Amino acid sequence: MAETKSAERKQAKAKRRRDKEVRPQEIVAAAFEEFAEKGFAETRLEDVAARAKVSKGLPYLYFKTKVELFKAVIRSVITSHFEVLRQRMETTELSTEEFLKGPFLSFIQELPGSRRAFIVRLLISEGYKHPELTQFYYENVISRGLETMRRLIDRGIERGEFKPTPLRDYPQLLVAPVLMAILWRALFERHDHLDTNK
Amino acid sequence: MAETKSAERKQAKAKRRRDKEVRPQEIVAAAFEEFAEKGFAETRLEDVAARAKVSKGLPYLYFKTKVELFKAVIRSVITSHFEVLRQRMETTELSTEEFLKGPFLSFIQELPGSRRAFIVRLLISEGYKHPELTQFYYENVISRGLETMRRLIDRGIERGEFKPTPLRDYPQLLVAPVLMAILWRALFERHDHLDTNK
DNA sequence: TGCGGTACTGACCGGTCAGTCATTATATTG
DNA sequence: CAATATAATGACTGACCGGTCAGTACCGCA
Repeated sequence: MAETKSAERKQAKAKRRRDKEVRPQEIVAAAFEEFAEKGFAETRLEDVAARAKVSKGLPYLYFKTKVELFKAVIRSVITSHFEVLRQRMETTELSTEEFLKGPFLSFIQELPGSRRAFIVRLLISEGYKHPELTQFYYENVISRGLETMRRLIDRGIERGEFKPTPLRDYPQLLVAPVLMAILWRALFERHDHLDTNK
Repeated sequence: MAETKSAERKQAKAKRRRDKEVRPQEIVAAAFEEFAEKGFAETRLEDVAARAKVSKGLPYLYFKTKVELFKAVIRSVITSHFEVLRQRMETTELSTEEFLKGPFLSFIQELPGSRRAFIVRLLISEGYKHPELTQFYYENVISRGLETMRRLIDRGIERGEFKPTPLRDYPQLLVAPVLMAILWRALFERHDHLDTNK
């Protein structure tokens, strides 16, 4: 990758109508909105382009196909956010229980209402058609997340905070109700409502 | 609906190339396979027809649109099965705990592996596009199921089998891990595996 | 044996949309 | 201010598929 050495010489934040570094991000952002709103099949690339204030053809300059763009969206939105929580889990000074009832819980409670919840739904609906995508997701989010939770719980046990629990082997259980809440909301919002408390 | 009075006079099970009562079911069955395999958008009615050994136009004789067919599939597959469990829940002689650990658990354990699991996934991916569908599902399966579970738990409490529990108000929690397992399987089957034990 | 009815066929139509590409607009360089 | 490069445009194409409908095959019945 050749670095653009002279680009910085321009005055710092001029409007710049062409900007090869930001365009992809803009497009990904627009695509996220569209996908979240309508799902994969129902999203027309033309709309994505329009939302990004760009011509229909441009996305194809940066992403070979619609699917490729879709993957980019998932990657960009998901990983970054989970990574934050994971970092905090690794480095926290709190006791395990405090952490679970504090940062973890609030992270988890805010999820079902956030726009990231859409991504979960998208992953469920489209995932099985794109194995590399679920694999990527699995490796980068799920398995690392589980591993971290396991460590957190182990630490709690070691310190005698609580006794061994099946949770250690199935940290998924901690997340299951949240997933439930996300889907519940997505499906039945109009009919009923569901809390995420412990 | 005029009954075919003379049709039965034919020898009992001749091959019958025309059969107005069974066709719809055959089509729904074929559609179920296709939808389960490829999802809603990716399923072509032509393939459904082919699978049902029928011409492309016929499904439209019985179902006005693709969506209508889709709904018929969901309805036919889901309700019947859940109804069985519900009945048993209502009439069982077992103690609440026995019931939960017995029939309930085995029903639940067999779900993620069965083909009905696909329907759950389908409902999640397509549901938000068809509100009447989720409403139907909600009224016929979810809310009745919850109600029944609540009664089962209440009965257990009354009989002093166990003390009041948050489960009474959120029976969803009992189902959450199962849902988790279903999705887990659907998404990550290739990478990992997950149990449904308690 | 022919008549009317209806379950069924499959060629076809019209609309949609992913993806292409010839062309234009802008930036960069010398 | 050319000359070159490349970001960006948007009209266009080709495939695909939901839905239609004029016609056919087979039925029971007189």
